[in-house]
Amino acid sequence: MNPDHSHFSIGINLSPEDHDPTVLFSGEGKPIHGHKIGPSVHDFFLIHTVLDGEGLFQTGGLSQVCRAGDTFVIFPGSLFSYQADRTTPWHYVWIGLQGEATAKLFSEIGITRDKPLLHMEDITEICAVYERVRKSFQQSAYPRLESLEASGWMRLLFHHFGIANRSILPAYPQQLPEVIDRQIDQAIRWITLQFHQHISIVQMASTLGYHRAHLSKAFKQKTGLSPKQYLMKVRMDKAKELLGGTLTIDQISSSVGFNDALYFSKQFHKWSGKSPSDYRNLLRS
DNA sequence: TTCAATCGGGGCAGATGCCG
DNA sequence: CGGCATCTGCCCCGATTGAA
Repeated sequence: MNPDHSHFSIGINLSPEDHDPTVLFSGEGKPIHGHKIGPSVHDFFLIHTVLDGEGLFQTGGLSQVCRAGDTFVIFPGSLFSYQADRTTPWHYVWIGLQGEATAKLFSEIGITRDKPLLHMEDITEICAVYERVRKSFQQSAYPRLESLEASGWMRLLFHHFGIANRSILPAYPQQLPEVIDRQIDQAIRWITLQFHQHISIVQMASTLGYHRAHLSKAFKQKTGLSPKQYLMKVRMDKAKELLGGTLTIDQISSSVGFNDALYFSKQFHKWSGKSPSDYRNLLRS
């Protein structure tokens, strides 16, 4: 129990990440009348969402009374203070975050150092999410799993913030990509991920709902290469990478989708002007 | 000398690219 | 979209090289 609060509950992450946005801790509390924190500075991100009552949040040149539905964010290194109202002190939930990528996550939902506030009318759902984050740290015997669970709920929280802020988020591009463009992107992605397996252009075209000739033409327009050439390029690039390691030519051939090491060798020679073993020797010399 | 790894040539069936 | 020319992928067989 925290003596400054009439109600207080917290969960703490024992296994935080350095880069990915990670929940450090999460809590819920109702401070006593006039309770004040700051002016001070944190080295992590801290989000508060007010459930009821009111209080004053100050950072930089900003001074804002926050009530139910308001969320304010404290950025690392920013001087801040916040104080519960003397007659109707706020009841709030909070989450501390760290990770190099966290600022980007905030900017994606329209929250920046200059604009660290947002408001949502209905906080029922978000309260439940806050609670799930908190409980993530109170159930498991495995700190890493707790952290993963909390991260998942934290991202859902950001989704809710983004929805609340959608009126100020950048609009979608005026011109949405043509359906075929998106299908080609999917095909490229598919090839990039599945290059080590047998990929049939007919099957891929059929899956995407196009005639193979149509897909090939569109593919070439977008990439400058036919699907088969593109697949070969991906395979050869990967093979070059693997030749820097210790796998045999046969193993590399199989790893990049060739059942026949000889055929792989022929293709590699065609693409690079060298046999796989010559290329490997060159890498090692 | 043996054996494994790699490479080269040739042939064939099926897949692919291109054009009308 | 269909047809045809070309290419790909795979299978032979045999040669070369280097390590054990």
